[in-house]
Parts: sequence; C-alpha cells; structure tokens
Amino acid sequence: MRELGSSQPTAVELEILRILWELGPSPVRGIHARLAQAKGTNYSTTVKMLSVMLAKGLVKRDDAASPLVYRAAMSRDKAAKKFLNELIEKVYEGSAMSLVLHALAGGKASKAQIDEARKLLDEMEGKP
Amino acid sequence: MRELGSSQPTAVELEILRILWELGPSPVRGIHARLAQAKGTNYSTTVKMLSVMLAKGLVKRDDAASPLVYRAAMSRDKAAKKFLNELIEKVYEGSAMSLVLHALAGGKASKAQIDEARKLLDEMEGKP
DNA sequence: CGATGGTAGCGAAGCCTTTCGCTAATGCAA
DNA sequence: TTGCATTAGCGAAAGGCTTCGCTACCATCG
Repeated sequence: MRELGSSQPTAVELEILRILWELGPSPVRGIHARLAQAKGTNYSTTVKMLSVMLAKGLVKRDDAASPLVYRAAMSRDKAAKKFLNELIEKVYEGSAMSLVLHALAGGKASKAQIDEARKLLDEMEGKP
Repeated sequence: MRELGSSQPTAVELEILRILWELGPSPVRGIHARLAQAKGTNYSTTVKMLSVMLAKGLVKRDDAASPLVYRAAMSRDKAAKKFLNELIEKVYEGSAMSLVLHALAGGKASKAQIDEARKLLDEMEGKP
C-alpha cells in the first residue's frame, strides 16, 4: 500500500503514459506497437496494463469507439509538475528552483531555452 | 521494478534515506525510532530494510563500530539531481528546461530563489 | 554462574506489479 | 455459413517489496 503520493504510476504505467502523451488518444494496437518495440511484451500485457490503469484512473477510455480508444487522464505538464512536487517534497526540502536549475545545468541547454527560462522567471516574479 | 529508472530506491528505502540525510550516520536504533514513528513498523523490518539497502549499495555501514553505524551512500543533493534528471528523461525524453520550469511555475518561488535562478542562468550561458 | 536486554540476521508470508495463456466476442473473406 | 484475424478480458503465475517471527549473539547485571 502506498500512502504519500498514493497512486503514482509504476514503471510500465509511466511508459504507457509517455506513449499516450506522444501519440495522443490511441487504440490498444497503437500503444502496443510502441510498447512491444521497447520491451517485447505480449499484446495481452498491454491490454491488461491499460485495464489496470483505467481502474486506477491513470487513463480514460472512449467506449463508444471501436476499437476502444485510450487517452492519458493527465497532461504531460500536469504530471511532470505533480511528480516534481512529490520528488521535491520527498527528497529535498530546500530551494526547488535552484535544484532544478543546477540539475539542468549539467545537461544541454540551448541559448533559446535559457532565454525562455528567463522569460518565465520574469513572469513568475510579475504575478506571485 | 520501480519507476524512474534502473535501481531506484523504493518507497520505504527513500524514507530511510531521508532519515539518514537528516540524522547523519546512525545506528539502527536511531533510524528505527524515526521510521516507527512514521509508519509503526517493527524493529526487525528496519534491520531487514537496511540489509537490503546495503546489498543494493544505497547505504554504507561502518562495521568497526558497535552498534553498527549506517549512512546514506549518496548525498541528498546528488540523489535529488539524479532523480530529477531521471524524471525529466522519463517524462519528457530529454531536454526539457522550459517544460520543467513551467511545471515549477505554478508553485511559489521567493524573490531570492528567482534571483538565484537568474544568476545560475547567467553562469550557464557564460560557460557552455 | 544464569538471566536480561539490546543488536543482528534469516527465511517465509503477504501484497503489489507485470506477464501471459486461455477464452470469448466481433468482423470480414471465402 | 465456416474459418481466420483482431479485439477484449479474466485469472493465475512469476517476481519484487515489505513485513515480521523466530533465532542467535553478546554484553552486563545481579
């Protein structure tokens, strides 16, 4: 039983969410194609995972369509924000902002990205 | 297996790491006191979890001391950055500076944090 | 000395996640 | 219609995480 973030997606669940974020609403077949390519798992597995995720509320399903169409229940941005807040709360109680920037500093940030980051900082300062 | 990567700490493991980060190197007794307070679990459980984590390399142990003293194998900062990078990788598949900042934008950042963030951006731009 | 209390560890139970085999329903072609 | 492919789902196996009971060890106290 998980208590804190209650129902954060597990490994495979997150992988499926990522596929859905990329593809948009899709039938099982499309999701499975990607998942099988990455992990070599069976079609049944994909169906089962989707039904588990549906029960958990991680995905939604359009029952009218045939074949059934699944979509992520949460946007990528919203999920990222949620995971990030959980991460920060669970691991680090300091400055979330500087942590994020430090972490990104090691990676590849283009001039355009840095400029956009500045713009965001301005916005954040403007309306607290 | 857990989300966000290869050998990530699980829920309880992370909780123990957090205790170790807060207390510093400690004997089982001290760790257990905190864990039991938070979860009501048995002393045996704490000992077992620490042995599992030792085997996984998540904690180190000073065998010379008696009682044995455990410490986190990784600093809080380092762990936080690692988890964050994995999160970004898993959710956004790579460079996601602006998206992560968007995710953060909803939260409250102090003026000091924003200023520090600006300083970091300047540094990042300065030495590519 | 034996008894007591704190420390350490093993193995197995219980639960959750992930996987799949098997079954059923549906649609389409021959 | 029969046969085949596709879609959907259930239940159970396999494996990992978490928990604890039981055992053993080692000081120290009486």
